[in-house]
This record gives sequence, C-alpha cells and structure tokens, in this order.
Amino acid sequence: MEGEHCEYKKGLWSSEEDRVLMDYVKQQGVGKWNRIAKLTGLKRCGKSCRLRWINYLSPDVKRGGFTEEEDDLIIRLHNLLGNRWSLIAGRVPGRTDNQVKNYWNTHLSKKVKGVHNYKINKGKSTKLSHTQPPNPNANPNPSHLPPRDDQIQPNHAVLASSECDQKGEAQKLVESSSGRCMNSSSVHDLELVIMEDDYFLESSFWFADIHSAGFGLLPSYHDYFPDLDWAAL
DNA sequence: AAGTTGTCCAACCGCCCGACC
DNA sequence: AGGTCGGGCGGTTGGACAACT
Repeated sequence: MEGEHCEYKKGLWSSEEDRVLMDYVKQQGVGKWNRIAKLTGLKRCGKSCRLRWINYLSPDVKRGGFTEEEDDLIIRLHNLLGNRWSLIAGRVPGRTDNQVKNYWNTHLSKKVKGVHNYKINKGKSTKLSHTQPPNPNANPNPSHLPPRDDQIQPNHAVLASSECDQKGEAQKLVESSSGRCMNSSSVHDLELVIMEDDYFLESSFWFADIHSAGFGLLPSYHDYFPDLDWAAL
C-alpha cells in the first residue's frame, strides 16, 4: 500500500475536489473511502478523503470561532482526559478532534498556562483553594466552594448529561471503582443517586467521588477565577 | 515596498486496532 | 495463524496569511 502514495495528490483541497467528494458521499454515503479514487477519478487516497469529509465537508462540522462555553468545556475535559482528542471532541457538539487539538495547541494551552501561573502567584494568599472534599449535603451553588482541580481523581466518574455512550463511559468508571455506586445496577440508578443528593443537574458535567460518595459540579474556569483578566492571557 | 518572523490550522504521517478471509 | 483492508487516533508538518521590521 505504501507504494500507492506517490500516485495521489497531497496538500490543500480545491473546490472541485470538494465537489467530487461531496457528490460521492451523497450517492454512496460515508465509508469505503478507498473506492473513491477508482469510482470518481479523484486523485486522493482514502485516508485523505475520509479526513477531508470528517474535518471539513460534513454538515455536522461547526465552523467559526470557539465560544467561551466551549473553551471551558474543553479545558475541563482536557484536565480529566488528557490529550484524548477524539473523546474530548465527542463531548463538544459540532467540533472535530482535529479542531479541538489545533485550538488547544494554539490557544487554550496558553490560557491554561496563564491560569496555572496565576494560581502560583496568587494561590497562597487567597482562598482560591480549599482542602475539604465535596460535601454531598452541601448547597450545589457553583460559586460555592467549587472542587479544586487536584480533587478530580481517577476514582471520580464524570457524568455527561444525557447521551448514552457518555453515560456508558461514566458507568464503566464507576464500576471500576469501589464504593456506594457499585450498588447501582444502571446508570439510571446512578443518576437517581445524584438527584437524591439534592444536586440540581444544571451543568453538563458532574464528578462523583466514589470513596466519599460526594458529588459536585465541575466549575467553570470563569467562575473559578472571577477576577482574572482572561483577555490578557 | 520588500523581506522576515510569527501564527494558525488543514492535512499528512505513522501507528494501531478490529473485522474479515 | 497470518495477511489485507478499512478506519481511528495523536503527533507533527508545511503552506497561507498577518504582523512586524
């Protein structure tokens, strides 16, 4: 297969190539990317076609700049998942892993570095950090004692609001840990546990501390550092 | 105005995995 | 069991453009 590479075109796609690919997908659907060159005469390898569709031509792809909410979401997800871009992108509607990865590398990594420096410079003399684990009976107000970054541990399950696959992943996390939630037979039960803890599911992401059976809201970075000059980062 | 440097992001690359034969 | 194929992933590159000198 390696030898095939040289017969294919590389580099930026022309509008004509885009049109050919769009027509193919309209007629044949997505998949079987390696057939495109034979069927359409397009001088692009299957991989290149797939990437072009997924990252650019698909109607599911959201164009334009990232919103503040998306920034927060990506930062929090990256904090939890690391450079697992496809997983992160799966939780940011309309964004691809490539978009998220690029955006992180060019914008958010600097932003987070700015937050980190800000914490170091200011943390000791302020009440930005606190040491108690989240109290399951506490008021869920996001501005009230949000959990610190370092309180989000591997034994914290992250529950997304409604999508089944995300629930499934959260359930796996919970099931791989020990504690009260092991008694839950389904994600639905798990959700009930959360609701019984009197936390109102307002934001998309929650963490569940399996060992202390505490649940809490992952705070927006903007809520967390209200006096930080974000524009200057 | 022209050359240089920096930034952004689309696209490529190598590796991996699972399905199928 | 081993080869092939289709597809997915994360890291990296390189071209286009903007900003700067």
